[in-house]
Amino acid sequence: MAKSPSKPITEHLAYLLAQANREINRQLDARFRKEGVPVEQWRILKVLSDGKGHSMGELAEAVLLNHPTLTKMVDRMVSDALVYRVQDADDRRKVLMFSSDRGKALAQRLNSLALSQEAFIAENYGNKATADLKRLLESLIEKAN
Amino acid sequence: MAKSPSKPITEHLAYLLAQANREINRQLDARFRKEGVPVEQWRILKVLSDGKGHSMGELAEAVLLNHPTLTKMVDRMVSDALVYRVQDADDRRKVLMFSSDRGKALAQRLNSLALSQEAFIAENYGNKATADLKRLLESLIEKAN
DNA sequence: CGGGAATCGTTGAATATTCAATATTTTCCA
DNA sequence: TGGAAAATATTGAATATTCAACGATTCCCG
Repeated sequence: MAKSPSKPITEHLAYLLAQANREINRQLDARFRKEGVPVEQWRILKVLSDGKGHSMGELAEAVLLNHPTLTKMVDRMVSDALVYRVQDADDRRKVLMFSSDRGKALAQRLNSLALSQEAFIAENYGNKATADLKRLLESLIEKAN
Repeated sequence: MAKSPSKPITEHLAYLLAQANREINRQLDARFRKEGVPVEQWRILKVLSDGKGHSMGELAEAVLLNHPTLTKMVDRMVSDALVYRVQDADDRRKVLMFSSDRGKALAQRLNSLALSQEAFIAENYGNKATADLKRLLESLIEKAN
């Protein structure tokens, strides 16, 4: 009796997610190339664009980075004068992050690029498919927590 | 006139994909913990489980890793006697990768863990939603190439 | 109140990934 | 055929990420 072939990797949800994520991220990175900014920094600037201070913990969660990774990325962004730290007066363990004017300006340029990517996807992939996919992903994320 | 708030990051497809991927990958990693093997090595072992030799190029594409990253991961796996290299006789620029018996045995254990994750997801998230999501991801990946 | 436990962020060392350059082999065409 | 160009994989240096440990602050409860 022949050995049963195992389910191909391309049928695993985990693999499909990784593949789709990699591809979309690459395309976004390509668009960001001219600004020389990695996708993670766009996320950070975007989250900070509400003008409110966000603690490192909040931010790490929101931008999908581990604490130490975020700390070091923020160090670089501080060097580039995109963001700055303020100690939280109410809880001095915390550090509140803010976006500088330079950071806000960059965020706007990156937002344009990201929106143009979204438009491109919606066009080539279809509005309905895009909306359905987003909805399913949101629901998966919610269930997975 | 108030500054128009930009579209929240949680509504970007790129972000939703990154978030879902991160979450699902974490859960899979947690299951693999007891074998002490990262998800990428599962992918490699799985692709090699057809018994045919796969070149590094093919493999890199299939397992979603850059060439140099794959080379170094394979180095580790060779040290662990999970895979081995054979120079391709037909094209001596190429290296063909094979899984060892040890690698095959590990692959089977990892497959079980991965399948059990799939089952868990299908159960909590719904069979239809899971199938729909996979279909949409496949189609996105296809379009994005 | 006092002090142990929990929370928050950072650091340094270990590990992993990436970029550019390289070596080898094959392909192609002048 | 000969030799330039392309394809394949690896290497080393630079960079980035992760893990475990730490320091500082706050919380909680006896």
